[in-house]
Amino acid sequence: MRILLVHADKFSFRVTGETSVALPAELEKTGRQGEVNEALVAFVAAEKGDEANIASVAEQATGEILSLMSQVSTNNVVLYPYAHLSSSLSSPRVAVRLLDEMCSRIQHNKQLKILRAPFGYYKAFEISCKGHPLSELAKTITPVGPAEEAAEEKESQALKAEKTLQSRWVIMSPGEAQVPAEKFSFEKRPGLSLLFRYEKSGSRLSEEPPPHIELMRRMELVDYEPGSDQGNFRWYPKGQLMKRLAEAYVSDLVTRHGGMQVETPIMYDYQHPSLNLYLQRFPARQYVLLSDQKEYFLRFAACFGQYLIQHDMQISYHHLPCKLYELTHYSFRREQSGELAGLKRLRTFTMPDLHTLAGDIEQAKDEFIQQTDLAIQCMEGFGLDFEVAIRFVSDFAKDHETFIEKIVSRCGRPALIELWDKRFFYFVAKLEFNFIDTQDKAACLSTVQIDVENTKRFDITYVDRKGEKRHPLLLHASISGSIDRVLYAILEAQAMRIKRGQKPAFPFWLAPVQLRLVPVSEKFDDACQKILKQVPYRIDYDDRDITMGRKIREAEREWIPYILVVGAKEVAEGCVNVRTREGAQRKMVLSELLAEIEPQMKGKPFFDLSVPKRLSRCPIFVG
RNA sequence: GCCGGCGUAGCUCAGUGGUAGAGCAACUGAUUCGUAAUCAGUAGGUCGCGGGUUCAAAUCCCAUCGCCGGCUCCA
Repeated sequence: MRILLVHADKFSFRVTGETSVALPAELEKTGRQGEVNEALVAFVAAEKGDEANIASVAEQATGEILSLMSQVSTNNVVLYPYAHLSSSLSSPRVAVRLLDEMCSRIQHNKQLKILRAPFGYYKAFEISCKGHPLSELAKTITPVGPAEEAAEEKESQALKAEKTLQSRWVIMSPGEAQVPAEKFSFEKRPGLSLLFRYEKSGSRLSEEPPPHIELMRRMELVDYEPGSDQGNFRWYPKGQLMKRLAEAYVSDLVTRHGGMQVETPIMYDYQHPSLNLYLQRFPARQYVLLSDQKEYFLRFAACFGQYLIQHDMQISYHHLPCKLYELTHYSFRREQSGELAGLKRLRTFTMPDLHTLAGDIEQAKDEFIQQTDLAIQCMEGFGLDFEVAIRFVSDFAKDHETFIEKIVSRCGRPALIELWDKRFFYFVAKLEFNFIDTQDKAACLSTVQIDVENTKRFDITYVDRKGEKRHPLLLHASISGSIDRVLYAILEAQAMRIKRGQKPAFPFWLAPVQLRLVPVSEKFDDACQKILKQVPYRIDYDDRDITMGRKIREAEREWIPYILVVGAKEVAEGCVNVRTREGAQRKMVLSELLAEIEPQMKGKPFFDLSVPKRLSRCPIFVG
């Protein structure tokens, strides 16, 4: 903070207009004008860095002011926000808090009179400086001491504690005994080896950007939005369609499993007591909104919203397991800028979030297994391969060995198991499905966890058989992981195919365009129009005046599963010539083709084409 | 957030102090085509944004924003 102190015979100000950071509530504190005779005038500018410890800065600044006031023996003080003292200003939020804090500290001495000028307004002022040796002083104040850093201290201690957490790594294969991870032979699971190394050492090398970034743009799916904050993307029609399909698919799986779908607010009161506690551990990671003097944070998961609902619900043991589900449009995490990576890690993302209340550990384990099955089914639907990691607190693992064996056998592949010597997080068991990308980096998709802490913290209860209130166990599950990240994984998986010289492809049900009609010339327009009407899938029609070679090339570059060529021969024979991703050409009657397609849509959602059917009418979104 | 690299036409990029360029895309015209790029022409630029140095800045300097990589992080 910069502070300029002037001992004046007279001082007056009046508001002349509002700046872009004006807050109406400020005027209520100060009025639009003010005047005082014989006062110490403090011009103050809050600077970047002050927010680290507002209390400390306010205390020091107040100390300077009070001591000078007694030296020049005056009882009047003017607090005047004056941005021009610094070229590195703090946020308005911090500045206002500092001024408030200074004001209330000065007011402790009832003898003193404060004249305050509003923050965020243009003001005119008049001052007559006394001109004696103490009448003009400038100070720079920086935050010291631990007072408000308590929260950050807590965090770093929490992180320190996490680092001292002892882990043991073992591999468990279906139907086999555990093997220490170092001794496991990874030949058949190179992905699992990569996951283990990734988790253990954390060192990774890569020079190239992840390939999904180029793909997401070239395919006109998603793009950066320079007009927003980093890690907030724009979705073009084809990407939005894929996202919507993926969301519908996951939501259908979860609601069919018994998840009751709800919707909760995206922002919460920073001062809400139980939320505030929850936030303490991770104070630096929220988007914070200041609205009319109140602070809100944007949710980083659907947890709170659902906790608050569950807290208010009347639940008996008859209702358990009780499942609330939300597809969070959106969750927000203000990740450090260097941590953001394309669709893999965003600041704003969409995530399915299922919370299950379970009466006892047996019920929790049973649900855990069922939700594991659901996650496997989900990954299969997306065509994604994954590596399994399961993390346990050692004591829990010891008591529930058959449970672990069961999970591993459901996953049907060797799993990396991490065992902690003590419980550090809120959970005792956590299952993860990790996707290994083109750069051998791991990204967590599906997860299921058993939480033993939060129903107490949020006072979520059910009534048991004896009529007594009890805190249930809580399962957190994200069946697919973040939807954005699912798309990242799908694109990365295709980039791997390209690298191996194979043709990339989307799962048929997710392809933004499932079939494309390519007429040999515009003479066949009538025939094409007829076909368009008979195909109940996402089909478009390349009616542009370009050569057939070009049309085929572009359809291939868009990974369209079926290319339907229509020319004189086909019209004569009443069929279409079908070119598939494999490059095969087959003459087929339309009904044959439709019969071949049908099973690929089974159990999958369908939405219509999100762009014009005629390619000649399609605008270009990227390049 | 820290360290490093990058930012020029819608896209991919060339241009290191002296008149802003190419390919693709777009537009116009010709062409009516049989399975991964038909031919010709036209138009398109505050060189990320803001300062500075210089007779002169895309080019040098400072600051800032964004992207990528590494570290960190990933409740």
